Amino acid sequence: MQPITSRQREVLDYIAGFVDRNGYPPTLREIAGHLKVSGTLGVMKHLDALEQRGYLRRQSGSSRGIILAGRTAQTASIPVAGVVRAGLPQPAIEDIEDRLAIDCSLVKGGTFFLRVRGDSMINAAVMDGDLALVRPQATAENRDIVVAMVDGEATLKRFYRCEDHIRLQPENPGMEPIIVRNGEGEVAIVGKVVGIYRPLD
Amino acid sequence: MQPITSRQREVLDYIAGFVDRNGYPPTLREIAGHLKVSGTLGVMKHLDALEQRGYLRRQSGSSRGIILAGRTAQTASIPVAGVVRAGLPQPAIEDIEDRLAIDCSLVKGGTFFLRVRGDSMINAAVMDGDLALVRPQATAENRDIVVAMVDGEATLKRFYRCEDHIRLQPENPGMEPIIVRNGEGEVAIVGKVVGIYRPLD
DNA sequence: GATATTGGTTATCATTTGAAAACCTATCAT
DNA sequence: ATGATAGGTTTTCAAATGATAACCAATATC
Repeated sequence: MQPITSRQREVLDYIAGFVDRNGYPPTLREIAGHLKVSGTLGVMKHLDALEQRGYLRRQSGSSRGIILAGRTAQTASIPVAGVVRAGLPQPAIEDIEDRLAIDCSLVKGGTFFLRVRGDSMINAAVMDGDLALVRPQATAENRDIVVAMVDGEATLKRFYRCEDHIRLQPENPGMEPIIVRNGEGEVAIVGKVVGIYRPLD
Repeated sequence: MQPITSRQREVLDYIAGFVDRNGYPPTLREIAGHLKVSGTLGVMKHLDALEQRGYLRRQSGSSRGIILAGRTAQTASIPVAGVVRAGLPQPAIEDIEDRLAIDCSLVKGGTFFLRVRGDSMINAAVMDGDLALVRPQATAENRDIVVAMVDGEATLKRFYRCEDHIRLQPENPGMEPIIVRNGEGEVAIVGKVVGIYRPLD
């Protein structure tokens, strides 16, 4: 990130704190009040400078339209999906059961929770009923745990790409892998599993 | 939480999504636009209803002054502890590795994360390196997974209280339970495990 | 010395926005 | 039938808010 002046840092820190305390960003005048300056032009200039250097984005014309870079919100509210339908380019999520807030360091893009059904990943310590944190993406690396669409249903499998086929391997000795040879059939990767959460209470 | 109508649910979901996308809440008119209604009074009534039922708070007179319950306030920043020391009445936590934000529906009191070491709970699908969400309490119910102090170290075990002894059962066939007869020795329960989180990225 | 850059003042203006009044229309339980 | 409740329209108003103009001053930088 490009360097900023101490005054600009002051503005940035105030905005970040304000968002934490209130859940929404301050107005120009609220910032001005904190800086103990009158008028909004000085504030505008600071915001312009911070925007140019990539520290925030502004929604012009909109009150409180300040978006801090790297923290759409410090915590994101993640939908918990019961069913995932593979629509392209973005998978549509149906049956949103609930929402959970989670740390943004774990979240990018349209991440969502998917409730795991079945025991196909039991050897990876993923149980029926767990919540899989899924980051949508159409491709995967070997050994990634992915959500893939098979027969219109979303399943969790470990992903392997070989020379002439793709293998979706369950982590359950009693279950057979799904093998799709190149050119035969299609594997729709919905996303990669980046976390597992299991409420026990 | 008190029940709300489907229309009110629609408003609440829209606000939650808006905050996620933009980092700040919508105005009354933005909500009205989404509901495809003209005028702001209908929206005001929904917000009033939602506020009365505790789903949000409003900052009157302030634009975008909507604070969702379960966000700013109800998202807690939880310490991730590397080591737990059994001090009474509250266990002290040393070596705070990090902090994670998590939904408050899962959090009460001084809840904290503890990094799991070892495979003692492998059959309960808890792996080495997982983060156990621990709610501090000195007692437990049968079959609860608890954090207990044994030889000055915190371990995860399943808790059983029988007539004349307490048994701390590992969920690992290769490990022996710890049995403490009434009057002989002491079992210090640090807390109950109310969730498991495993980052995979 | 010329000239950016940063940070500021005061004042003004057009919009955006929250709030409210007056009134309408279903639905549902008493 | 008769309210209560949820949900809505149109209109209006005052306050909050972003934007901009005209201008000032200190501090670098070339």
